[in-house]
Amino acid sequence: MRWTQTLIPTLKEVPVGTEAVSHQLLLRAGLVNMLTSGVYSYLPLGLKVLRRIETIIREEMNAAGARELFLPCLQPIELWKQTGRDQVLQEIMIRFKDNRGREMCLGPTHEEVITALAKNYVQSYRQLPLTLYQIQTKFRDELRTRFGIVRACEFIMKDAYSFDRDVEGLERVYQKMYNAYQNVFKRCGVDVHIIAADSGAMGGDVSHEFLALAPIGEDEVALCGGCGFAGAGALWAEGGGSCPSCGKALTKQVAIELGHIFQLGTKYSQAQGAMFLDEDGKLKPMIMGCYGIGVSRLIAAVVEKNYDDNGIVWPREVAPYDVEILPLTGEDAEGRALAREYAETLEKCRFEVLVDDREESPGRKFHDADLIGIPYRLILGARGLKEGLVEIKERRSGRVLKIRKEDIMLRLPGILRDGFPEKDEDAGRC
RNA sequence: CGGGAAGUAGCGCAGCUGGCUAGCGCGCAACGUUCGGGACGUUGAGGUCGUGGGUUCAAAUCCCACCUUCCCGACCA
Repeated sequence: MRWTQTLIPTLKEVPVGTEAVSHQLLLRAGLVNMLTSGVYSYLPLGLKVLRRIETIIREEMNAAGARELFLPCLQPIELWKQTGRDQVLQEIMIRFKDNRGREMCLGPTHEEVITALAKNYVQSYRQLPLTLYQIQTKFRDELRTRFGIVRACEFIMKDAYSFDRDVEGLERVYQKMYNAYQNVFKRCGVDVHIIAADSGAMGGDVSHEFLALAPIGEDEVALCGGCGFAGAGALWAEGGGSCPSCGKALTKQVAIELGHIFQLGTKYSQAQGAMFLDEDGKLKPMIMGCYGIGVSRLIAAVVEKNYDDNGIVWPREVAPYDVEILPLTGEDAEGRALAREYAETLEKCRFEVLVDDREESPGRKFHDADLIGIPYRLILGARGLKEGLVEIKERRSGRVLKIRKEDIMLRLPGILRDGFPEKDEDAGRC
């Protein structure tokens, strides 16, 4: 992709009214744009990151045995009255009457919808266990939005729902999801702490939160430096600041909630009559679990965990592009032609390539490249080309490798796949 | 929803004790010179001064109401 054919509106200055580093960088690197408080557009670069995170989530969900579907945002209030959550979630629910006079809402979550679906289609224990998920927009009328896309009124969530015939089955799938979540966050370059948590308005008995330590966090977590124990912030007060597991001192830190999984039990299936006929001929309510990841919030968390003074430093798996090519010379010079040639070849090898084909000074191209944080940068400057050399620079470490221009296609694919070589002789072929 | 602050060009701001044609920096367009860490010159485009009402010969400027945004708090699967 050529820079001049997409929209990457980088900003030199820090936008006013922003305090979170991730919020500032997402705006400055041109990934998102605020339409109104708590409502954001994803610009091309932001959408690319979003898609890559979604891909990771889909891979892990599919591997855990979940199947993807897509539920509606637009939901009748009638459905919510069955569980009483039209009252419980009243404050955050965006509701209205449509032109036919039906009372509707924009879904803040999807337990009711999925349970209604299961009720319709699952009659027998032979159809269980079943786990379904979607990646979709949620609407919550937050009284106070904060930190850009971290706490927005419209945001993207991955929500999964499991249906089992017994508690043992629920526990099995719960553990699978637990593991899948660890994989997702690890692949996204975010360290998480997992704590047993309150189920809140979701209901159910067992639940775990996946928290990333970050200064913009809205949750408190008590951490043990000794045994690695992590607990809810309330533990701090209850336990007098010492670890319930090993007794050592706890430290209290703020964290951002990225995922939350729940063993719901039969709360929804009872209320909505989602029953199945078991092997023993008895009609039983399905045993449910639900599993959420704040996908848009995860983008902010990735940035919050991966930046330096000059901008974002994307982990390889979620970066919007694999490599950015910077021709520094004028329109007709060799660098331009080489950039096009390299880009074409790399794209044939299924790499995502961004070419900064703008007519800007080298300084500005370097600054913007740092800001948007593509993991690798191919610099085609007159200085190097004179000697037949191009440079590969790693964003995270700042290391530079000078390579003969005719060897680029021999070396670069391997680097993009496996990272910078420790020694110079490592090579890869596309 | 309580408390505080702010709305003037795409972004950041000045002007505000009423008074000339509403300005500056960045960005944007054209031309020229530049070209390895946010280059420079010349010319130019871009504005319902948040909205509505009021006071006045005259309102970006004073008064009232409303809207929007941000911060603190309460709330938050």
